[in-house]
Amino acid sequence: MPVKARERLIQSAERLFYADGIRAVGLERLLADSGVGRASFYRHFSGKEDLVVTVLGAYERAYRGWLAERTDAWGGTPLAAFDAIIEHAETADFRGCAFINAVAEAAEPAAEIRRMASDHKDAVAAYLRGLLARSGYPDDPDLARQLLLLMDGATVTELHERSSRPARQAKEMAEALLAGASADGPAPAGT
Amino acid sequence: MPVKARERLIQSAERLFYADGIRAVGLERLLADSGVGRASFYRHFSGKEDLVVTVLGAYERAYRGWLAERTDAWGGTPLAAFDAIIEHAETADFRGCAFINAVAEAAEPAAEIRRMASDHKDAVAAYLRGLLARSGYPDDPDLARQLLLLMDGATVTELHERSSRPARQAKEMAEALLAGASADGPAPAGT
DNA sequence: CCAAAACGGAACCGATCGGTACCGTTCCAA
DNA sequence: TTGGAACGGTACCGATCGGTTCCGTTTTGG
Repeated sequence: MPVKARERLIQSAERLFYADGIRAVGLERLLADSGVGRASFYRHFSGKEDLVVTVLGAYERAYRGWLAERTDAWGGTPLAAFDAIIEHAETADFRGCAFINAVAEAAEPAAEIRRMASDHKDAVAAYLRGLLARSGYPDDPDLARQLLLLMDGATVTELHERSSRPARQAKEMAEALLAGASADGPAPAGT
Repeated sequence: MPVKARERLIQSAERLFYADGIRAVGLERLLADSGVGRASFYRHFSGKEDLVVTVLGAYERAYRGWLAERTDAWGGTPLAAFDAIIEHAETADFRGCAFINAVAEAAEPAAEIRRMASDHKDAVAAYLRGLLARSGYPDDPDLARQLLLLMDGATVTELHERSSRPARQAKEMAEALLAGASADGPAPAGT
């Protein structure tokens, strides 16, 4: 069975929204890119807003899966998460964090998008907290938030500089941060 | 002499672009808000793109002036810059960094906007470097970049959380960072 | 004082926006 | 095999996009 219309729409939207921004991508282009008829689009989504929410939800799941996979590949430590974002920044189609971009271009209310972005950041913070625990760091929610702030700071800076330098810099800062944290609790070398 | 049309356009655009995003603000609304005639707009600007560049330039100067003023008010130290962004995050119409938002919503090329954003970040980094020097920290360009990364990370996180918590967290991280830096060079308590 | 510049308002342009309705075809399962 | 769901294509809709042109008024400097 070929890929269904709904799935093609989500895939096209995920790519185009991320590359050019949500507002910049019209339905016309979306339909042409996905090869889906205009009517079919409205059979699957109540409107563009509905598609946007769906796509951000799909991105959320995909990003968390990607982060976990690449972090594991780099050793599964908190610092490995920074190796993951370093290589992410070096991909050709890197355009930062979809949620940061979505909130940045969303108009004042945009309650739904902001809520999804907030949930996404909470989820990543929870994941980082798990990484910290697995590596034997003290269970400090603030520490995970600090790592997340470093990651987000690197992500937005990379968009301006078009390099992975900020991610590498953030990793250095994380190393110092973790070195300090381990002094206040269990040793970083867990198990 | 009342405020000229060009100045009113820039002021309206600065406010509306920052609040709702650049793409979200059409000429119609700009003209209505500024009270400028459609023809007058094109007498002063070659088009919307021209206005966008002009507005970002004005924002750049305004932001640097604001940052210097508030940082001085908080003591003129590198850490005072974080006090400035803390109070910035607590203003009612806070919408993050105009350059970060502009780059986030800009489509793939957007060379001019990205260049302006890059220059802006360089300028802020240079300013932070000056603050570090004035406070007796070792002259390390990387240190200024690290502080900027913390500031930017806080700024984007504040947009999601709608609080100044990230800025306060970033300040704590900056304190630790500076404490470590002063150990490698002159004492932080400069003349 | 008066001419020229600056201005606000409106009519208009083609293009595109998000969204609706109807068409004929393709696909798939009962 | 056949009926119905899913589909792609197209013609529309009103609204708005950025941009151009003209006209009448207001402002201002020589």
